[in-house]
Amino acid sequence: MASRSGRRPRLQDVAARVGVSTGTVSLVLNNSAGPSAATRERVLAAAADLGYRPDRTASLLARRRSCLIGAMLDVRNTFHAELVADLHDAAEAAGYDLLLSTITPTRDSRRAIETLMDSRCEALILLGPDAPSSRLTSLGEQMPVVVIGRRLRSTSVDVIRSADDHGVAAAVDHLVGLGHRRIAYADGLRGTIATDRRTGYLRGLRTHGMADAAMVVAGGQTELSGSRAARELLAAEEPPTAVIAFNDRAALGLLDGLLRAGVRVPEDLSVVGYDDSPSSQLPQVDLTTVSQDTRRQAEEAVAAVLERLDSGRTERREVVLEPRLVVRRTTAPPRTTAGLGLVSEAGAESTEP
Amino acid sequence: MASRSGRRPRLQDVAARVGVSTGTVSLVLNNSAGPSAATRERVLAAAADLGYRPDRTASLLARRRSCLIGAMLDVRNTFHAELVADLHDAAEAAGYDLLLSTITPTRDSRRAIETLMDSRCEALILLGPDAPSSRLTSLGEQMPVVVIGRRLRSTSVDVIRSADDHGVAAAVDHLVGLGHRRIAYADGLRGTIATDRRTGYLRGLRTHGMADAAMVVAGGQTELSGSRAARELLAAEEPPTAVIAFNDRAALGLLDGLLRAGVRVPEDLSVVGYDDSPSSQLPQVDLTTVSQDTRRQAEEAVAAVLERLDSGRTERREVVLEPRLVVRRTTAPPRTTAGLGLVSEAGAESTEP
DNA sequence: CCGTTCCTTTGAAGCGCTTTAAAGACTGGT
DNA sequence: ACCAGTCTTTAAAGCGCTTCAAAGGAACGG
Repeated sequence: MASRSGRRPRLQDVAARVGVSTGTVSLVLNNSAGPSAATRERVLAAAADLGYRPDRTASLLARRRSCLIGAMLDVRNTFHAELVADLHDAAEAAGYDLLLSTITPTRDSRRAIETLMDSRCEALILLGPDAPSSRLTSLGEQMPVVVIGRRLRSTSVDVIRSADDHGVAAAVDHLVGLGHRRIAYADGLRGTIATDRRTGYLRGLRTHGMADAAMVVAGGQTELSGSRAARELLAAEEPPTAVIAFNDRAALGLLDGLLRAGVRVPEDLSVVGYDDSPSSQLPQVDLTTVSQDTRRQAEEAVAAVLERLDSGRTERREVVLEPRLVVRRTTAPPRTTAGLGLVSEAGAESTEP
Repeated sequence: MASRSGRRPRLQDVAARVGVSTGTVSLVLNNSAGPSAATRERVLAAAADLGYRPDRTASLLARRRSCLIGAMLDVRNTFHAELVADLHDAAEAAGYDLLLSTITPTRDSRRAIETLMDSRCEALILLGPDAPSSRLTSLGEQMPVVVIGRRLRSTSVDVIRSADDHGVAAAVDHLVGLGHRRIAYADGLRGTIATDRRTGYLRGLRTHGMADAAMVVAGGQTELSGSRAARELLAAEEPPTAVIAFNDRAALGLLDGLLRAGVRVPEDLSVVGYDDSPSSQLPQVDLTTVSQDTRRQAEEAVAAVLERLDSGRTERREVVLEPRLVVRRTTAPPRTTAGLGLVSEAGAESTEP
């Protein structure tokens, strides 16, 4: 029970109390070879007694290494939140600590990264950084850098991402398998991720010889964009029987918009999201979506860092994880009679790939 | 343009390049009085040239102060995310940096706080900490601690929170004003916050002489709990004409459940949430809710810290902000004829506990 | 030309901890 | 009793930066 409410105890204090040198105490506390069992015990007791906690700042400085991995995220992004939790676990299991730095509307990635570097992080894990690839590359030349979730052409930065195109293509397969022939896609606007997913959609259709049926509506990455897309879909001359949204948030907005317009899901229209976010798992939402397996991504990211740091890997590495379609209750075969119930007819039944 | 891809440049390096001592460089870089304009310029140029960045670890150690404020949050809580963004702004404006530490399912608040302390934070801002008040109090005796969002009896910890009871009471006032007489409340289970809001509900009713009409249904803090509550409400013998949910997430679940059951909001039933979260602001949701003003809370929290740190305040302080009702489109006068209009049928689906 | 003042700049002492060469303390063999 | 060989413990040199007393110079009045 510490209590000497003055300053916090220092190495010096516990050394004095035991009657040994600070060096000995340090060795004991770090579990290094040397000190005898007896000394160990006394030191440990004294440290506990004083409530001693090493000053990380000082030990980082003295130690060659900081054992700190910096993670840049957008704290308002729920997907990042999930990932960070997993990163923590993975990093800790490897004996590293995670230092967080978020971007905010008034704090860009440059600033967030600087904070991390100034704190002596040995490596950086960047979640969906918006920085230009050239900057990331030069960063990667200074220290190990892993980018999660974004495709990136770079000679120095490791990338962990999932095959977004495959994910969407899988969704297309699933829908086609159910009998859908008019499948729309609510786009995610700019960004490499959006490009990949759109590509997956188009490629998926092509696989089934349905390239002509492509129907891409403007979208975005938030609920709002989803509800806008809903309006556009409902207004279409020949509405689709299924729609794939850029991500779950957009899908949620889409669902909301449809529901309010009296369209039933999945009876009238099937909806697929992307991310398998917590809200897509709600029983009332129960959205068919594509899971990115954050846990695995986090582990791969930490592994990539460790390989560079501890095993001296230097060549670049890219891990592309295969996303997994999670079928829930927002997808079903199209109604044989009509699309939205207000369309002539659908390309109905059968034809499995 | 640094490039000497060896180690990062140190104070020593820029000093050598300019031909002055490290002391001088340090003074210049910290904008301290002393160095002449000419020297300043040369040092600055050299530093920029070398791409020098001070090693924060070292300077924290050397400096008396760290100018670091630690913030503990739950990274998966969107409300916290909002707050953190604002805290960043407020802290930076005051010349402090914010160090983040999150709790996760496998990382409790004790651990999160230790990380912060080990990093020499001068003060702690804890977002809705679950730690027992006694532990927080003893923490508060060691260093300035501000708790945001949670009521707390403590002799040492500052508290910034909003008057949750008033918030809910205001919602009741609003509904009563619209003509509602049967107003339900979907509870938030355990916790001081939940207690406060429930109290506000009951007190609000009492104010209008409607204490007898209290109708509290089991709830929770997530969408899922909201949808459960929806079921319970629909099954009630005499369904309410309005319902207030513990928070926006629960309200969203509630809305979803109601919508799916064919209940129209606000025509058949008015719904009020709490938090004014981003999703409540979506045009398609447009939820009447209670705003907590995160920006203001963040500013007050940082101000409280500064007062202790820089102005030597020692007596405890509690700031209770008045929440603000944000009326949107999920509330309207009750239909004069009946409650849910389809009670008979809805009630058919058994009564779930 | 010298003593003062006022500016600048520097040297050196830390900040609290790690690390390693070397000193001490023992053990046992001869 | 002496020396090699083992264990323990310590002293001291940093880690990179801040800080401040004190030194060095320039400027100026007498």
